[in-house]
Formats: sequence, structure tokens, C-alpha cells
Amino acid sequence: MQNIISKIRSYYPVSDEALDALTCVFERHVFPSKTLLIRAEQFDRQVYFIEQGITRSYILHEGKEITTWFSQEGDAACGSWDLYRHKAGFEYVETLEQTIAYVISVEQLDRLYRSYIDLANWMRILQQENFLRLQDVHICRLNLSAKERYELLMKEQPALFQRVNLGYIASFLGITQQSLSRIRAEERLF
Amino acid sequence: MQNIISKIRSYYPVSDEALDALTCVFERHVFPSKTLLIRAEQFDRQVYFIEQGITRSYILHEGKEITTWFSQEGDAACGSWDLYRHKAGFEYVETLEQTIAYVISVEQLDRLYRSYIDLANWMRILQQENFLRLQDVHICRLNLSAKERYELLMKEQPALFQRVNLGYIASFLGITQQSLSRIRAEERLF
DNA sequence: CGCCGAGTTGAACTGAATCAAGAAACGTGG
DNA sequence: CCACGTTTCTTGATTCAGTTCAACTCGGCG
Repeated sequence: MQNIISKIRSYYPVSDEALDALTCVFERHVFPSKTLLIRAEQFDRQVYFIEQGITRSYILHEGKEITTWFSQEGDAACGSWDLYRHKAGFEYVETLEQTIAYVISVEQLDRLYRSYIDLANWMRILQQENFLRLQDVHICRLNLSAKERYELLMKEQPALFQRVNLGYIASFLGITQQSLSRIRAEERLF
Repeated sequence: MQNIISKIRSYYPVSDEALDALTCVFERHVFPSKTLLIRAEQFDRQVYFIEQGITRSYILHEGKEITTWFSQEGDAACGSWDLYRHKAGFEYVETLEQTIAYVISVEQLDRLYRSYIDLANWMRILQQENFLRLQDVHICRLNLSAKERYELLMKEQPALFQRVNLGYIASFLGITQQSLSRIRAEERLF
């Protein structure tokens, strides 16, 4: 469980006691590649902490899949509406590789937040980080052209291009696969 | 302080004791319209809880202001990078009307989170809400055309159009003022 | 071998931006 | 209370980044 634990502690110095309380309710699962963890319209109040593997979150709009996020080792994947708005969401999450995840229900998490101030604070910071990451993506969308967004992702997450289909990456960048292909072709001239 | 307190309690049932600990470190300020509360590149580790009034957050990109958020009664305004990434951010926040705000430093907030589990949980939920609101805006950008975005905002926040210049709203919707004007003209035909 | 998914390339199209004027509303001082 | 400048909003003509539709290439694999 090393990837998850070190990620937790990188956010907040959770005490051993609180960490034990958390990890002992984790359920370990191994999901094959291409498993749908979360479906829109299907209420799933669980959080998947990824120990090994990668998932993508996407939404469907007019028949097309729009990739909104990739979650990798140490990250948590969930349907945010399911958890927080108490109704079924619009997101899908699927594994892109075989994925080992530790699963916990929101009810259990909520119980832990009420008892362990360290866990409440850890999740407070995790939420902050999620907000900031989303804000980065959002502002990048507002300010940068398709090409600039591609180059930024290439610089910051080069490993992603090894793990994930270009089609998904194009969608995550908010461009069509064709446009991404053209951008890459142009770049290859140098 | 009614607007702020009821908003806090709408997120989490904070005990009277914890709420008192929070509110007694608030400092009340009245800012005239058009006051810059937060400047990019200028480290400001304070949170402004808005009791009365409205602010807009914006970023500068290639000489242009891009409005990213409006904060109204009960909301909190801050420079998110200042607070959480411990370096000066890129956001500006200015009042659009005379604004009464209760101000608190992040250091004091952090101290409170460590002592009062209710406050840690309240802020955990507040961060969740911020994330969800940003996610809504972000996904709306991905899925909807300029016109659809306008109509959605018109439906969900009609009051905003009374309080705020169309130019700022256009920018918040991610379109130019000219395009927004055209959309509204077209709509007026019915 | 032939099929299938992933990626590339070409041509035509389009939503929204940009550039450039005007018109209306707003506020401030004489 | 009106004249004047300033800001806000509208309208028109043109341009462009990125989409769409469609065909084609390539590598893997039953």
C-alpha cells in the first residue's frame, strides 16, 4: 500500500493511529484493464485509491466520450457527484491498465472524518489539491491554444503519452484526434 | 454576520464553540466599490468572507482580463495559490460594489483546523463545493456552445445580470463582449 | 491472409474572434 | 439641468483556429 500511504502523508502528517483506522477499512481489489469502475446514472458511493495502474474519467455528450481526467498511482478516483451531491453523476471511470485499488465507502470515510481530526484535515487538503489541479486545467483551457496545451502536457506529463491512447489525450486536451495528429505532425518537422 | 454564519452551517453543523472560535478572529472590513482586494504577484494569505456585496476574480492574459469567478454573499474570496501553494498567485480579486467582508489569515485558519474538528470538516466540505462548482463551469465549457452557456447562466443566476457588467459576464462565459451582444440581440427577436 | 483499432492526412466548413465603427447610458462638474 | 467625456453596449465585415467528414496507412493478431 506504499504508493497510497506516501501520497496521503505528502498532503498531511496523519498520525499512525488515524492512518491505521483508515487503512484497515480499505478493501483491496484488482481490476483488469478496460473495467468500468463507475457508470453515470449508477449511484456508487465509493472511493478508489489507486495503488498501481491508471484510470480515465469521461463524460458522454451527444454520443461522444469526453475525457476529463486521468488518475494514476496515489490518486483517488470517484464519481464526484455520487459522493458529494448525493445523487447519481454523469461521469464514467474506466481502467486503462490492470489496476490495483483500495476501495472504501463514503459512509465509512464520513465516520472517520468525525472521529479523526487528522483524516478530516488530510481530506481537506486533498480537496484543495483537486481544486487547484482542476483550476490549472481550466485556466489552461481559457488561455492557451490547442498547440500550447499539447506542448504543456507533453512537458509536464510526458509519461502519460506512453500509457494512454492519443485519442484519449486529444479529448482531455479538448481537441479532436485529427487536430492533435496535425499538431504532432507539424512538430515532427524539426 | 448572518449571511456568513448561515452559509457555514449550511455546509456542516459546526458547534457553537467552534463557530465562536472562528468568528472572534474575524476582522470586519468595508471596501468601496472597485477596490482591488488581491493582486497577482502580491502574496496575500487572507480569506475574505463576504457578508454583503460582490467581487470578481480575474486573471490577466496577454493584456486582457479574463473573469474567472464571482463571489457573492456568504462566499469566500481568496487567491487560491497564495493560500495553498505558498507562493504568489496569478489572480486578481476586485469588489464590484461596496462590500462588507470578514477577513481572516490562513495562519489563523490553520490553527483552528488543528484544534476544532468541526472547522476542519466544514472547510473540507467547502473545498468539495468549490471543486464541484468549478467542475460544473469546466464541463459546461467543454460541452456547450457560447449560446447554450449564456442561456444556462441566465437561467441559473439571473440576478447576476443585474449586478454585473455584460463585459465581465461575457468574459466569465468565455466569449467576447461582441459575441454575447449578438447572442442577446438574436434572443430579443422572440 | 484479412480484419480491426489506432493514427494520419486532405478538403470543405463553421462558430466565434478580431478589427472597426457607432449608439446609448452614465456620471461629473460647470 | 445640461454639456461633455467616458464607459458600456451594439452592429457590420472579415478572418481564422479548429471541426467535420471522408479516405487512407500501418501494425498487430486471430
